[in-house]
Amino acid sequence: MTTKVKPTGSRRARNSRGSGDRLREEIVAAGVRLVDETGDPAALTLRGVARAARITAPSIYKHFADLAAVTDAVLAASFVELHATLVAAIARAESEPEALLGGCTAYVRFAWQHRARYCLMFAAEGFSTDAVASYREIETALQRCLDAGCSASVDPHADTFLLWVAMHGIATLNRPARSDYLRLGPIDPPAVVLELVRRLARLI
Amino acid sequence: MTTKVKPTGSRRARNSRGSGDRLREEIVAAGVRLVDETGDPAALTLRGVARAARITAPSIYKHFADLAAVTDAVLAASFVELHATLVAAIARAESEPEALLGGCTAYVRFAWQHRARYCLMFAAEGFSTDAVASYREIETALQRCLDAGCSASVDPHADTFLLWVAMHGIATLNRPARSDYLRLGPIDPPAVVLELVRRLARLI
DNA sequence: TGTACATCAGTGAACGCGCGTTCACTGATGTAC
DNA sequence: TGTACATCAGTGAACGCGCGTTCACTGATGTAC
Repeated sequence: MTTKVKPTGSRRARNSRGSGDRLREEIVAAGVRLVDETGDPAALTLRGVARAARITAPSIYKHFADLAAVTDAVLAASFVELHATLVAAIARAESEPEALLGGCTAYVRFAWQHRARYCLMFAAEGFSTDAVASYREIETALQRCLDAGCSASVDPHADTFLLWVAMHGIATLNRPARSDYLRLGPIDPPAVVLELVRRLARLI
Repeated sequence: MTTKVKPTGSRRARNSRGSGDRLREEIVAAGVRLVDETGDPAALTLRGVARAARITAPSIYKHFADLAAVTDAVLAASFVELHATLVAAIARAESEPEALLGGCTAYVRFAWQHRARYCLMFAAEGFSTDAVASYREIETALQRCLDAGCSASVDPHADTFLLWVAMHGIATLNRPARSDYLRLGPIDPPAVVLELVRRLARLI
């Protein structure tokens, strides 16, 4: 990130009349990109987003009330993205346990690939309403394992919570490269997820 | 936090000659207090710490090279505190499983009581060297359960990691008050920790 | 025991920066005639 | 088909703020004589 404050000359093409929503979407996308690329949740500033969208800062006020509104929109989009990833992974699976496992793996992969954004998503209000949809997917997947006779869970509600908590733990685990301190080999996320799902969902 | 920028009149008593380390410790303590009280990791600014220590900002430079050095000192002190809490809880226990459980509970309680500080501790470099000592305590406690015949673990190294990851998940879980969205009762941390320890340490 | 003085813990003013937000504006775009 | 004009997407300059850091300084404290 060079500190090229004004991208004069290389300005984006102006939107035509009536298509006012386009810039709105571009601003959200720029915010997402900004957090992903810098890897720093604190990089999500109004001026930073404006730069990333190749726009001046005041332009944003035509589309959002203030910085908080931009942040909310970025987080909402991120929750939608996470949920879509999860649903797609579950849909790809060919058995109930595979669906649960695939969903959990996809969840953790999303968090690791967009670490800063994931942190931002769960930093503010913790378990927001937007996160619940994804939580439900996992709950349903576990319930289906149970129905299919692949799980020995006696309390799927509680077990979903345990499982989600554990996945949130891997998700927020930073710099796994340092794991050599722990005298473990390099951490293999899929293997860890597999083992957690097995034990916490009581897979058979 | 009122924005009383200059606490004129109510200035702290000046340290006597030779006792230069005293202010150093006061600065670190002020940093710890500041993060705990605001609940915001971003509140740990040089000027903020100076205000909390009832000192002017430049005074800090007599004791620390820069803000990063202050932050490092605050984190180091926090890791020492976490470790002491953990060790004390383990020492209080009367059996091996109780020691493991007590240690894990103490860990999570520390994180919940000092949420912002815990986030700061594990945000920067993830699993820092300072965290390893605490990790080792848990590993030893699990190994002792195994030696005492209270655990069926076949890979205590790996199981310690799973357990730690899950605890880190509860630790970084914010605003559990919102858990009603999940159709769970209010989250009872000790109960959750108990269940995680049971399953991940394979307690008998 | 009394005074002069060096030491050094901490101060106060100032700097340049990026931030969020405001305001009056500009100028391409689509429409009315 | 050609021109005048209202619309409105986006600009540029400015504001006050808190930040990290610098620098020359002040004045209580302990020591030397």
